Amino acid sequence: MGVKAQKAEATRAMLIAAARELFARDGYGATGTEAILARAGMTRGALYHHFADKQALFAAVCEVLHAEGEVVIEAQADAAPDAFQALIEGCLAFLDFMVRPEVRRILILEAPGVLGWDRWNEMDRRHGFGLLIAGVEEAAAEGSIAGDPQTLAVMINGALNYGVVWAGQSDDPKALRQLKTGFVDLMESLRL
Amino acid sequence: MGVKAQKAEATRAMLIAAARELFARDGYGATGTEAILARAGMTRGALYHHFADKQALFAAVCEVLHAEGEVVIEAQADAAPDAFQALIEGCLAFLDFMVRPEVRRILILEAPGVLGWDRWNEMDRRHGFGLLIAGVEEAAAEGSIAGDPQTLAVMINGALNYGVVWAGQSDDPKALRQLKTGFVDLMESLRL
DNA sequence: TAGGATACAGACAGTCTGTATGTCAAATGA
DNA sequence: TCATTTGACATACAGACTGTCTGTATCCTA
Repeated sequence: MGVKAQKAEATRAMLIAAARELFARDGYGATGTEAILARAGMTRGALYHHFADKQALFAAVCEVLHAEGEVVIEAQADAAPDAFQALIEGCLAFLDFMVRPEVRRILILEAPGVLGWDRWNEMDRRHGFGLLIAGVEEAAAEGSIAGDPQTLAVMINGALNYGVVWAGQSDDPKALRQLKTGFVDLMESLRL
Repeated sequence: MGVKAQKAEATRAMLIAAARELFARDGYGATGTEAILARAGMTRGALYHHFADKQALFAAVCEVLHAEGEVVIEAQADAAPDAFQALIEGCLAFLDFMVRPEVRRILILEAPGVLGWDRWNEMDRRHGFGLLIAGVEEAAAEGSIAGDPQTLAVMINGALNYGVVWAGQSDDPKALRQLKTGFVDLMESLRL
């Protein structure tokens, strides 16, 4: 990669980083592109050269966050002894990652409305939700749980997504711990 | 109520009805106030006389939808013989109500981002989620289920909200039925 | 090294939201 | 009943914001 492409990639990363902070702090609608550009130290030309529109920039931010989450989830799940434990550990890592205000707001609260369900779901399927489906299927193949893996994965994903926002927004500092134990209890009751 | 107040209430309802259709069809961001006003057959003065801003109009639409849902959920739950069955029936009614594209998009996909978590959660708590918490608590008091009712209600709410969007958006027409049976199975596995 | 392509700057136009002012009808009170 | 006030809505306008368009400098390539 030549020096020009490197600089271009750097500005692209700067734009994403600046947008990530402001979207997390003020929300998508209340964040003007001018504020992002000022923070990144460049002008409109750069933004619309690298991204089709403001929504595409938001999508790029989401991709970065998803990729970060995927790493920690896989790491924690892979350390488990069996598929059922891997499923639980992966979900707990998901909660730890998603509970951060920045991630919560962008990926769970804003993304569905900004990107629309189809794009949001497609993106989630390529990352955390995809891991979850695979995890449930493996636990089912192992014989640890029964029922349709797809449906079960959907319900678990919903419970985790909503639960982590609930826990993160709660003023009770031990809400996340309660959610985790509640989730583990729920999974244990599903165990065959 | 005088004739003037009646007319005012009628225009307010017209604005909400027009906004409801357009928000459901095009989304909050892509729906201009001018389009809403044209559909309702009035001008900006009416809108900003009755509502503080566009967000307040959206909130009013959400209140109407929530109120409609609450009615059918309570009706179906009250017909059940015990608290555990009432909880399940209420949730199934919730799914039937929420699966409609209009409700899905406005209340689940857009509302969290538009209103913010606090306002969204506060509203949900006054309607469907409030019923759910009460239902879980009664089932726990009855001795049908164990665990912290609050945490359990949070996870169920998340599973239902996400699940119903999944089912509704799916091209598989029997996705909703799969979700329902999956949910009932899940609840049965929690039964003491 | 000449020519083209890429990355970005800066100005501009269209659109949208919210406000401020004006107007008319209904309510109120003497 | 009539004057006055209040509420409901219309209309024009200002500010802000997004996306586009043209210009320019730098890098790559033949």
